[in-house]
Amino acid sequence: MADSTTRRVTSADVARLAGVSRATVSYVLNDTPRQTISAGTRDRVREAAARLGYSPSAAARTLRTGRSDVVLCLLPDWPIGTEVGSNLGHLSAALARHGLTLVVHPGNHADRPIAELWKAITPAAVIAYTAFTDPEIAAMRSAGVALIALSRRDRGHELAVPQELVGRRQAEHLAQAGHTRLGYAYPDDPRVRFFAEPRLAGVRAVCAARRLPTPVGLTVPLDPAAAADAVRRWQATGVTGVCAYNDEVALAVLAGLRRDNRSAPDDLAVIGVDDIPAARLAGPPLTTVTTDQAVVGAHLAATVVAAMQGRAAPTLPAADIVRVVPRESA
Amino acid sequence: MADSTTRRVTSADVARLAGVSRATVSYVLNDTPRQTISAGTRDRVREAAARLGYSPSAAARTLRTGRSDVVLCLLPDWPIGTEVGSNLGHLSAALARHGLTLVVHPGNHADRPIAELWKAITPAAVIAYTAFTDPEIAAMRSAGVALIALSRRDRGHELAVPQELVGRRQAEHLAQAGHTRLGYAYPDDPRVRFFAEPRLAGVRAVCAARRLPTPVGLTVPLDPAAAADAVRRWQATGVTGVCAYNDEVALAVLAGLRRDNRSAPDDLAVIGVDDIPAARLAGPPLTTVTTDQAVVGAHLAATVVAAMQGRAAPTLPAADIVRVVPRESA
DNA sequence: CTGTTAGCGCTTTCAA
DNA sequence: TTGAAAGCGCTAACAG
Repeated sequence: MADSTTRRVTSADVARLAGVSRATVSYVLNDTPRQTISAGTRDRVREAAARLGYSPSAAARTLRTGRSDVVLCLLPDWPIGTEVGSNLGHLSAALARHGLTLVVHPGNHADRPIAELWKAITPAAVIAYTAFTDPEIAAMRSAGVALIALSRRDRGHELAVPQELVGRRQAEHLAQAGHTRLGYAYPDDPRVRFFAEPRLAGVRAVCAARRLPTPVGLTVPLDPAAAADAVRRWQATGVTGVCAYNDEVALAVLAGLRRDNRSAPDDLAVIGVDDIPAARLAGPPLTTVTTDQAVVGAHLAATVVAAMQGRAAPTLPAADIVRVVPRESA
Repeated sequence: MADSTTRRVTSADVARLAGVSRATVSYVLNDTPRQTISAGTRDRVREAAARLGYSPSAAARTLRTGRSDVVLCLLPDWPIGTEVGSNLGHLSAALARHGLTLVVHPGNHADRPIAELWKAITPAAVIAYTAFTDPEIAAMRSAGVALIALSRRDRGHELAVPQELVGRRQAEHLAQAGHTRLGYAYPDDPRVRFFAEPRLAGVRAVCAARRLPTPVGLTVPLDPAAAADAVRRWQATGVTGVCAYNDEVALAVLAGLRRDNRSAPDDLAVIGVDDIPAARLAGPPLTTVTTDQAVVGAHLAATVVAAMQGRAAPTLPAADIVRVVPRESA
């Protein structure tokens, strides 16, 4: 049982093999601006690094520069679905293109104080769904951490714009199909309310613009019987088309309809959000609104980079990226 | 526009305020074994740390000890669903209880070579769905990184056991309901095959034990028309009950049935896996198998800790944590 | 154009 | 029981 622990390959090893100093290795591998290196040296260093399988120590670099290349993403404490998952994948890819590493932390703020986390990691930026307190925001700012807040409360609310657009698309689709009295199906979970609000605002805006009555909002639990109640209340009010917070809520409405031997779109048109896999498998197949996650991910990455450099966030070409997937329920 | 950048609070600051040396601060805050510290000193240090809002720099500690407290989780490149999401939440909480930080990295191995990632992070452990090459495994081992492989290929396959049990539960439920010819609904995505195999193996095992014919496996795309084809093939073979790879595939089978004006469980019984939110909203509500993610998360965390200490993995009380959620489809 | 050098903040022998 | 000091691997002034 020999101790098979290998010593780490350091920049000193690379320097030795290439016959240069550690500083030179650093310059070459980081393409340090305003440092010109002869082509020959550059190649020797690169080759030596490759031969040794050298990867710089993130810890040492972070310690030295005072800033890591990590972008810390704090997830909300509500259940995340497929769409957030694919979102993160795209975001990670987009950030990697900027030399940044995405680190996702599920939001169990109870287990580990949030301040401890970012002080330990010294991330280049923090993307957060949760709202921060003012002292926390100040502390992060003064530590040079760029903060991208996805909730409405904080400055920024970069995600708010597309969210409203999502609601608009739903309402427009229904209105164009001739529906005049619209309903809005709220999620049962209070934690996602702040996500639902901007979407509903979009629906309201469309109704106002078209001089239609204000949409009738109803909370729809993810349960067929409860959903059936909501459906009856809508029908009693003359509502003929419902925008649901997301596909799951929409599925609940569909289940509520089926329970009373009714069905979409004849008895009540339903449109969801997200286009989850179950949407096209529903009875009837669910019409929904989908967002191009790759574009959103790239935009979020650009926002992070801009924030790191103190520049203003780029504008998202919002109109193109959210579109209706027409199926049979509306 | 003053420069509001605040200097970081270091252990030296704490030492100064407490009137002790940096070494003492380190001893106190880490509860260093076989170092006894007087109660008075201990309190003074603790209070000073709290007053200054001190959090140790992870970078410095990692650089010094050669190992970070990060557990790196490499996600597979196939779309992750709700169940993986909640799984990660629980895992993160469980690891936090051991003083470890979960870092999830979406699996875009193209964007950033995997070796670069772990060499940069120097994680205490790596949890991976993807299979590694032998040289990679050797490199990690010799760097002292504990590897927990979730795929069957590598040693360990800690997740494989419950997976087979999931299939068993499905088959048992169907068999107890009197079904003798079983079908298995494969996912269309080849990337999740290695996850499907152990589940099917569980179904096979039950059939063999009960002297039932081998289950008829069919690939079911997430599309109603294609699923209807599969349903007709099963019915032609005399299959009366189907175990689906997961709830989405099960939903597809249900959609296929509906398309031919047939329905579960009379024409074909269907049982899924995961209990996604859409399951109880399906038509009819989907019978499925669910796993207690909190227990699995805690077990995985225990496995990580054991691996870090070179101990054997604890055994999972598997039987209790996976159970059938009976609804109407089977 | 390249090398020398001084730390970043922490842990951990060793000495007092 | 506490303190002094070395050094983890890296970057960035500054010298040459």
